[in-house]
Order: sequence, then structure tokens, then C-alpha cells
Amino acid sequence: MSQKNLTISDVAKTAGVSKSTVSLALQDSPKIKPETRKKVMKAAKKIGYVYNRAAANLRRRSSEMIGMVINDLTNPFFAELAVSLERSFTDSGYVVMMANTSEDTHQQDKVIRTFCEHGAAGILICPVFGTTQSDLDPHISRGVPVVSVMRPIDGGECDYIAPDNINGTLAVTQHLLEQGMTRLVFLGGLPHTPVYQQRLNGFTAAVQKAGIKAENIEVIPCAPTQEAASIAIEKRIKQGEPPQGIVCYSDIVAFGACFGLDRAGLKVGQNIAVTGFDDVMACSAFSPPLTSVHVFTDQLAKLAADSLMQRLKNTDRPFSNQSVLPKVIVRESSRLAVEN
Amino acid sequence: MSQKNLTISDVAKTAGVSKSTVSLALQDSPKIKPETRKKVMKAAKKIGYVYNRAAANLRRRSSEMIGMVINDLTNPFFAELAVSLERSFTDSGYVVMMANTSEDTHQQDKVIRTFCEHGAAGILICPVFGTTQSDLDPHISRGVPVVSVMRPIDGGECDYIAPDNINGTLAVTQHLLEQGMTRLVFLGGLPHTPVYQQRLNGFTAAVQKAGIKAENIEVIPCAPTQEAASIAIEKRIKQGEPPQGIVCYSDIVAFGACFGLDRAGLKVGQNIAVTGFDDVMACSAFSPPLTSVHVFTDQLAKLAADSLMQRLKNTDRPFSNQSVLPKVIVRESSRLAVEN
DNA sequence: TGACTGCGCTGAATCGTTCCACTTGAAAAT
DNA sequence: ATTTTCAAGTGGAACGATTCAGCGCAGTCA
Repeated sequence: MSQKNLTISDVAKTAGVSKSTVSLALQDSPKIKPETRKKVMKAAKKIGYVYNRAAANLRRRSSEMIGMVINDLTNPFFAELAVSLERSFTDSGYVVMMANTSEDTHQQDKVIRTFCEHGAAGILICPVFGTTQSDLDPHISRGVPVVSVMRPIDGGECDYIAPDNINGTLAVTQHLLEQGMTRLVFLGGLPHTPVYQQRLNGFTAAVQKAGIKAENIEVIPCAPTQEAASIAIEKRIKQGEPPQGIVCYSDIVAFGACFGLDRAGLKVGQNIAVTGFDDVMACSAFSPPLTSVHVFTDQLAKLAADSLMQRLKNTDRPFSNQSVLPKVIVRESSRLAVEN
Repeated sequence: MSQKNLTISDVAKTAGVSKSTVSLALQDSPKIKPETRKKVMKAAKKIGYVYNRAAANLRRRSSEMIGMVINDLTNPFFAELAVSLERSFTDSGYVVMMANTSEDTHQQDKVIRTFCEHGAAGILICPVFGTTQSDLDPHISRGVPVVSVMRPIDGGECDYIAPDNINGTLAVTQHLLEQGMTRLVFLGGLPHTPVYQQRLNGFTAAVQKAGIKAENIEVIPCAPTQEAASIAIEKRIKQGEPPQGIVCYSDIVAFGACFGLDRAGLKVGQNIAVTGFDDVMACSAFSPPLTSVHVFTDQLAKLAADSLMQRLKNTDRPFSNQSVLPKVIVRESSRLAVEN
């Protein structure tokens, strides 16, 4: 049955050299003559040898593997971010393994522990809301660095990379205000989360600066899902005079809002303006194309990956928070007909 | 600096027992008295010990880790499927590591190899279109089973699980025909792929059975993205009398089609019917809610996970193809106003 | 000729765990 | 009283790689 695993020794035997030579050859060591190396490679290919990285890492006491922990892969924004992150790491020669936590703390604990048990060199995490440093500690091997993206870790001894949420919603709200709108809604998001606070703060700052009267401003939180958002906005529209513009917590919320408004008989981009946040790919293909706050996902991913890789080289540098200034991308959903 | 890794021996020392005892205690062996076990656990927690699964797997020559290879995580359907699969495996006590290939064969080769190098017990793959068994072979360690989902592997020596694409589009096309429509379009998909062939075949079978004249049927392939679909359908509408119904290759295509139709001034669910395939979560929150072919993602995931786990127990059972009969979910996008 | 250099390779210890073969001490069976 | 059995735990050889000290050998130099 030859169930036996093929090892470096088997390669050595077929190539007629020693174990050590094979090992060095596989690592492209200059101590091995190119000719010998070729011979080794050929032997390896011939018998179908597959490197055992676990064994290597055991001896070498380090790895190139980084564990990526994502809160919700069914959210297009996080999926796009995850893909970007993965690319950043693999471009630098690291190996990425990914796991989804479905916004569940237990699942999150489990996957972090699993990654550490498998010898991850570092952890990149989009944490579940409310994650604290002491949630993570027991599962992380000593010395394994953590970098968090998008959401902070409470008491976190780690680097943290996120878009500048405040200035993002500030800018997009100003974009609506500049068109002369005076009755605005901030829609979506979970009130107890820091990201919500920041995005709402940006919105509030903009309307206050513009001197808008408080009674013309509404804040309608809801779960950041299409369904919740569409229901919430539909309900609001039924209750009375509609606002002129809706600044949404995220693109997903904005999509939901558009569907809800459509059902309520309002025309987004004509009777009413809607803006998103994140600028996922679907924004531009949407109808009407959705104005959104572009957060430079690729840039966030690159910063996050770089932070983690820096820290792998140099454990004891101070922790840093980095934020990326987003940019408003104006599309049709926020252009109103002149009248009304 | 105490950079030294904590091992089972350190735990043994603090607990005042032997290495072996700790190992057995961690595995909940009945050879260890509960009392001793408690003592060991306490010691482990106290010093912050983290199990080294790589070392264990090395010795034990097996693992509970399965590698999941996904072609495109930014596609909501595959993201939902991936999450479902992950849950199926973790529910059975397996550890899942995931990687995205972005529909790139090289990336796919790389992640498969990486999983094998890290000692994956099995591989679950949504392969890039066109993947053949001989693409995979060189990267897979001897005896590691592979299960593919959604898309077949050419010459594949593996189990294969997918929805019954033919009957899916057949049924949804019939749903349109039953409403008296006679001019239909099949939109989207890449012609050289098996999934496209099957879905188109189902469509064709339905219209033929209904005796629809060939000149009333159009097939418009395009990349299965929102953008491509919206452009393709918009162009088609400009060219002349619109069809009554559009059967789309996938939900993503259908979303794009709806946006394109909207821009072209047609009202989906009133002037024209649109149907999707996959029934992703966003279908029901869409406006109008999208009629789609529900493929029972959870069931597919469960079958796939079970197949892989079966094969891990019993290597030499014959390979099987399983398909799940989908179900048409009728929503507003396919209900036409009586007139027209 | 003998000492030295350095290239290319090898032998053996080691990483953290598992698990088989063994020990030990006490209780049960003869 | 002696043997047997058993429960609970220990010792140490693997697992498949890395890595370092060292070895033979050819070439160089004085």
C-alpha cells in the first residue's frame, strides 16, 4: 500500500546524497553545487515528494505563516478587504491562512488558538466588536504579534489600522450639504460600537458646522444589513415628510436603504440622495450608481500587512494606530433633480 | 526576554509529573486520574502554555486540519458557501483553513501545496474553471483526499458535489413560460465552462419542450459580474424589442441585469421578468425581490464536508458525484403586470 | 613537502509531541 | 505467603526537518 510518507531521506536515497544535502538544496543554499541541486530536485519530483513544513518549523522554531481572522466574510466589504490582505502577504512571501468568525466571540477564540497551535508567526484580525486584549491573551502564544484592522481591540497591545471614519462621514455629509440639503438622516449601525460612534460623529460635526437645526436631523440606527436597513427606512418614510438625504453607515446599509426607498416609491438620485461608506465594488454597478466613501482598501491592507511584517522583524517597537483619509466618490445616487 | 517556547515539559515540571502524563492528560486519557488531570490543566494555564499541534501531528502522522480552497471570495455566493462549509467542518471537530485563489490557477496550485505542506488531512476545493487532475497531482501529498464543490475537476479522482444545474434552470424557465411568456433571453456566463453548459441546457430544454420558436430565444453570454451583465443587457435593450423574461446564469448576473434594465427605463417585475440562480441572501432584500433558484447551500456544504470526512476514514471507496435538486423561489422580479 | 584554505558535502543533535513498553505499589486471587 | 492483576504513571524512541561542526579532498603557497 506504500502509505508511508515520503521524506527528505527518501529523496536523499534516490538522489544518492545525504539528508543534509537535500535539505540545503531545497533551501537554495550556496553551499550546494547547482549540479547537485538539479539532481536533488529531479529526484524529489520523481518520487512525488512533498515538503513537510510543520517538521521544518518545529526545528527552526519559526514560520512564515500568518493567520487571518475575519469577522464576516459574507459582508462584501470584509471579503474584499480579506482578499486584499491575502494578496499583500503572499506578495511578500508569507503564507496566509484565513478563518471566519461570523461575529462570534467563541469562534474567534477558537480560530486564534488554532492558528497559534499551528505555529502562526503572526495574527491579523478584523475583530468581533467588543473584543478585548484579555479575550485574546489566553489563546496567543508568547511573542506572536497581532495587528487589528477596521475595528480596535479594547486595551489592545497591538497595531491598529483603520480608515478615518470621522472625516469620511464628515466629507460625504458636506457633499450633501453643499447641494443645499437641510433635512438629513444618518442611517444604520450599532450604537455601542466605536465605528458607529465615529461615523456618526463625522456626520454630526458636518451638520453642526453648517448650522443645520437639530430638528431637521434624524439618527436611525439599525443592524448593518440590507434587510434591516430597508425595513428601517421604509418605516421612516411612511411616518412623514421624507428627508432630502440619507448618509448611511455602510454600503450594505445604503443598498438596503435604496431598496426600501424604491418600495416606498421614492427615486434615489432624484427625490432623495443616498450615500454609502466603504465603496465596495458593487457601488459603481448599482442603479443608480452609489455615492460612497472610498476607504482605499488596498492601502489599508498594505499598511496592515506591513505593520505585521515589521513587527515580526522587530518585536519591541511601540504600538501604533494608523488611519487612512478616505475620499468621497460622487455618483448619481446623491445628485438630486434641481427642483423639490 | 524568555523568548523560549513553553513546552509540555515545562508544564510537567510545574505540575510535578512527567512529560507523558501531561500529554495523556491533555488528551483526556482514562489512564490519568481526574485529580492529576486538573493539576496538569492548572499548571498549563498558569504558565500560559500553548499546545504545539504541528509537533503533535508530526509524531502522530495525521491531522484534523482540512484546507479549503475557494475560487472567489468576493462573490457572495461562494462566500456564503465557504462560511457554510466551514461551519460543517468545525461542527464535526475539524479545523479549517481557508484560502482564496481569485480564479487564478497559479494561486490555486500554491495554496494547495501550502495546505499539503502544512499537513492538511484533506482538501475541499471550489476549483478554478478548467482545473484538471494533473494540475493538482504534483502538489498533493500521497493519500490526501480531495472533494470538489460546484465545479468539476477534469479527470478528477475525487468526489464532486454540485446543484443540479440543468433542472434548476429548467424549472425557473418553466416558471416564466407558465406565465405565458414566449420571448426569452438566457443571460450571462462563460460559454466554455461546464456550469454554463448545464444551465443553458436546462433553459434550452424548457423552451423546446414548450414549443417556443427558436427565433424568440436569445442567448447572451458575458462574464458573470454585475458590471458585465448590466452593460450587456443595456446594449441588448437598445437594439430592439425587449424580451419578456431574462433567465440569468447567476444572481450576480441578475442583479447586474436589473440595474441595466433600470437604466434602460424598464421596470423589472412589471415590464419584464428577471430570474437569478443560487439564491444568495441578498435576493430577498433586493428591489424588487429577486426570483431565484435556491441551491440549498447548507445542504451542499454538508454533503461536501461529509464526503470528505467519510473519505478520511475510508480511503478506498469509489468516487461519487452527488447533486442536489434546487428549488425555484418565486419573488416579485418575475411577476409581470397582466398587460403587455 | 607540509601547512593552510575553502568548497561541497555528511553525521548527529535537536525541535515538541505521541505512544509503546515498562515500572511501581497496592489490592485480589490462589 | 506467593502470585497475579490492575490502575496510574514514567522513559525514551520515534516523527521529518534544520543546522552546525567537522571531514575529505583538491588546490595554493612558501
